[in-house]
Amino acid sequence: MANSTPTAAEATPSAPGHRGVTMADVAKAAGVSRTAVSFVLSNRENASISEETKHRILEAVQALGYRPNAGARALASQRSDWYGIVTEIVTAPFAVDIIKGAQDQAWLSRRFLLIAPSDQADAVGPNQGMEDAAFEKLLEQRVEGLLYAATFHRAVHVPKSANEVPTVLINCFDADGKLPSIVPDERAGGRVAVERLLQAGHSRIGVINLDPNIPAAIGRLDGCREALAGAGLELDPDLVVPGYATADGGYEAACQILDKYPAGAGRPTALFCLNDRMAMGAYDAIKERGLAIPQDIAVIGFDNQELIAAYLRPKLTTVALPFEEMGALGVQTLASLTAGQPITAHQQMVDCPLLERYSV
Amino acid sequence: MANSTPTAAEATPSAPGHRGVTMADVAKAAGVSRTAVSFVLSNRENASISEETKHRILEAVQALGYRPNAGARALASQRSDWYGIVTEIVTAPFAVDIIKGAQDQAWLSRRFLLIAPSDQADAVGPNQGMEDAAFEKLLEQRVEGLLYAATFHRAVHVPKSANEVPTVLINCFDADGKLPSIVPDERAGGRVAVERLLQAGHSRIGVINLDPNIPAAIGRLDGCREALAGAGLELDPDLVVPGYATADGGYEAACQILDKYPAGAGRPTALFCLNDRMAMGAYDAIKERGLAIPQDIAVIGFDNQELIAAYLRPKLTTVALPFEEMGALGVQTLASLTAGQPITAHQQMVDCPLLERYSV
DNA sequence: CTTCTTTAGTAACGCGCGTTACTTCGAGCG
DNA sequence: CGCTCGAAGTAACGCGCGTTACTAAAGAAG
Repeated sequence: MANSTPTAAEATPSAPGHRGVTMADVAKAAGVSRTAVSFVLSNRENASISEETKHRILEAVQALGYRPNAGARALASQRSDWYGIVTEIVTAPFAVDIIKGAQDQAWLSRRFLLIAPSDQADAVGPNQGMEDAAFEKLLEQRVEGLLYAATFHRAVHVPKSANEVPTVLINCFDADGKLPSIVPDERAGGRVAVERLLQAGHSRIGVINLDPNIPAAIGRLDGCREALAGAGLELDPDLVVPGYATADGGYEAACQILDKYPAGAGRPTALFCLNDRMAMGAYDAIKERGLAIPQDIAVIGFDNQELIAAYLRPKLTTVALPFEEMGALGVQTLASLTAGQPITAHQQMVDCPLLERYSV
Repeated sequence: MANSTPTAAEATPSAPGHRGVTMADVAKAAGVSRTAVSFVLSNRENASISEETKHRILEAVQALGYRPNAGARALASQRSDWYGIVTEIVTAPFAVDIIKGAQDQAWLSRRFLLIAPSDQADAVGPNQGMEDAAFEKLLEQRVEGLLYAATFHRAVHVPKSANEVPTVLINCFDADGKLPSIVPDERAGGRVAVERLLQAGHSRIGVINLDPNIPAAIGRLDGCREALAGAGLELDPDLVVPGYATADGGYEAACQILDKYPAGAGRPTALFCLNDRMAMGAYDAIKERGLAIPQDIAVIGFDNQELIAAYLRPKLTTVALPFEEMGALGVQTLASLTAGQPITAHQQMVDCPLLERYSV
């Protein structure tokens, strides 16, 4: 009576449509118990299975093409080996780099990254619907940790469901200061950019700024000031022109600077553009005036948007945002959190390396 | 004796680290059986649960913050609601658009997209390790269908494990002709591009070609010829210059064309660049010669790489590759396959829309 | 020979849930 | 009053696997 199961067990393997080979099948083929198979496949230390049996089991695994069922494993072992990442995959040409970094790092530690889309630019807005749903869906998959990646460096509010598992923010930080975050070191980036210009002999440097209130602008400009101070110089406020963060914006800002100062008479010999798109526009303004890059005017950008920086003529020297590194570090941080280490609310900053090309 | 479980059940909810609220918890809170909860949550048609009880259960769900366990559900129901997509997320600035399209479409049908990276450019090579592993991992998650997306339109060999579940190729096609695939209609794209130029009054059109052997070049050039033929013209082979698929390549090719023919004396009045990067280089060549776009020379591109096309000055008129649409169509196709419809080996072509900007 | 230890393995439970078969109860009907 | 039948709900099995507790056999020690 207790063994009404055997008959059922015999029926199951050939169930229509269900092609999965299970451990039980392997066990039967190898003439052992399912437990033995499980022991062998999970490389249990103190399992006493003879070499011979082990071999037999592994052969059966091969022969049958057994593939473990990740879901069942997760259910039984109470751990999923999955992390989730929420990001706006659309609007962010580089969100993909964060994903790439995270994905690779996850892959290294045999973990899987579930990617959920979040279709809106700002998480602070009222219609967090999509984003909440994304978190919700990921939690339903029982991810062990969450990553939230923003498209540009900023403060965000994270849905409270994020508190149920360890969560790490990438390229943004928690407005409430609770969650650990990973951001680019904008200030250091701004510093190396301007130091590079100084080193090339430029002392009068024009700056095409972004919206001065965003973290990127604040940090990069600070770094710029630091670099100048290091050389005993000061930032001339007249040389800092705000621009829309587009090629057109950069073009106009560059025109302003170039036309304000005649050649020689105080015209800057170098332009620090706070992003590459604006640098792209600046190129046009410079070329239009018959000036050569970098001979007459050096240009340095920020962001390293490959599609722009590597294809401008001359190729643009710029400071790279370390998206891949941030993604990887995010996963690492998550791993240590899920391993039980305490949450450090502190922000981790990642270096922005200078990419030398030909515009300086 | 049979009920040694209750004690265990009481211990479990407060088990350390395990925060999951289960159906059993909800059932207990609502004073019903777990089955009733299941019935209500899955909206069973012919379940006889009174409105009142249903209400009570839903309230308990809310109160406890119950969240279904997707893994367990998949295990029990033998269906996962997951699709997998394998793609090189790295080298492809637009693979992300395919993912986006697929992701959104999947989301619509309440499905989840598992993304696995494949770190190599060519699937035909010897070291398919990564790619095979990606497929393998996805199958371990018991995905119900697979998508494989290539970074550029080409023939691929797909690991045979892909045969275990329905598989659809995106932006590529099966070298063995077995799997259904979704590709851009390069020919129609080439046609509309050139038709646009013809319509603008150009009859002498230079073409900056890609590697003439890839499907993109073949199709686009064919389309070009069709358009010309439609206007009673023929493609002048002297005006077709191959270029490396980069800005530099486009620059050199454009120089060749422009310098070969003096103004007026047979110089083409329009350039059809088979990709946007080359168009970017062509812009430089044209501007260098003091010519204006589009007044002196019109330029039309292909690919619609936003970062380039939308930021060039003037903004580039180009033909878009329908990545998002292909991704979405991929998921739709997969859905019909998993729903049991027969595999149509035929290729589905997606239109490449013309994007009017200011370079024509 | 008995007892203890080690080796080699196995039976059985439970993870959270979908699902089928069954029970219970009250209303309606003859 | 006995019977049927639908409404409302429940017990119990199994999905594939990790894991714990147990057993059976083969030496080793006394």
